[in-house]
Amino acid sequence: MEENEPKMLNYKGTKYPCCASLTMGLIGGKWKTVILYHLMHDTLRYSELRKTMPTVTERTLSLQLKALEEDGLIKRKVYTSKPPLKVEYSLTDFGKTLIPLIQSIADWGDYVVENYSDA
Amino acid sequence: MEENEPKMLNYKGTKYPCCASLTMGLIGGKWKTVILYHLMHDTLRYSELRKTMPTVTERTLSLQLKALEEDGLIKRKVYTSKPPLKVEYSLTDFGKTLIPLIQSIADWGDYVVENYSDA
DNA sequence: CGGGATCCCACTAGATACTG
DNA sequence: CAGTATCTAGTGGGATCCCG
Repeated sequence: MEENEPKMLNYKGTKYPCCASLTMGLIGGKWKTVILYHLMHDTLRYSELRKTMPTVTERTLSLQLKALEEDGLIKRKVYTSKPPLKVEYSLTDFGKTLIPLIQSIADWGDYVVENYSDA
Repeated sequence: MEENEPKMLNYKGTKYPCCASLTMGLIGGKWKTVILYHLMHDTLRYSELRKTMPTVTERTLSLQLKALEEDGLIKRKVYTSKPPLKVEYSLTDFGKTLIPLIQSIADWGDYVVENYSDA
């Protein structure tokens, strides 16, 4: 039998050409890792997340949170039904499997800053 | 004293709000990690890289290779000056510091495929 | 307070054709 | 062989306004 197809990987309906790109598909983008990085330490409210990421816009934060939720990495808990809403975000069990990776990503970033930064 | 500025990190003239995003700025995007993943095992020629990534276009591969080179992660060696060109890409010493991270990214992707894939 | 709706721009990446 | 040129589509992300 022949296999010309590059045998794509599949997750949540999206196909990836290799295991590395699957990971990047889930945590890639400008903000997802930053969100995960902060949620890795604590459960946080929307407004708390915003404070840790002062340069993100509300819309973008919402979209990224939604994407992470759809990929099953974080969960969203609503505590009130009346206008002073309280929503908390935290990692799911699946999301927690990412912790060592996120930590490595952060560590390498630190390493670069210490050793190669042109700041 | 007060420190209102979110104290940005700096690398190669680009600023990042946190160490995790710095890393993602260097290895993020749809193809960079895939390239690094393949170069982590071997030095490869342009055409060999293409074979390992059948779905990327030539233009995109060129751009990503150039970006990785500019960030100092890979190096480009030209072996001929006449038309049958031979160019090899490999990791720099700096790029090699990423190997454990790339491996972790690939490993997590594999883990997801094995345990959560809907393929 | 926690977003959703809308509009817009810049950048990423694809398709195809061509060149040193 | 290893790219570049051009043209285009898709998407990430910003700004602003609005709503429960």
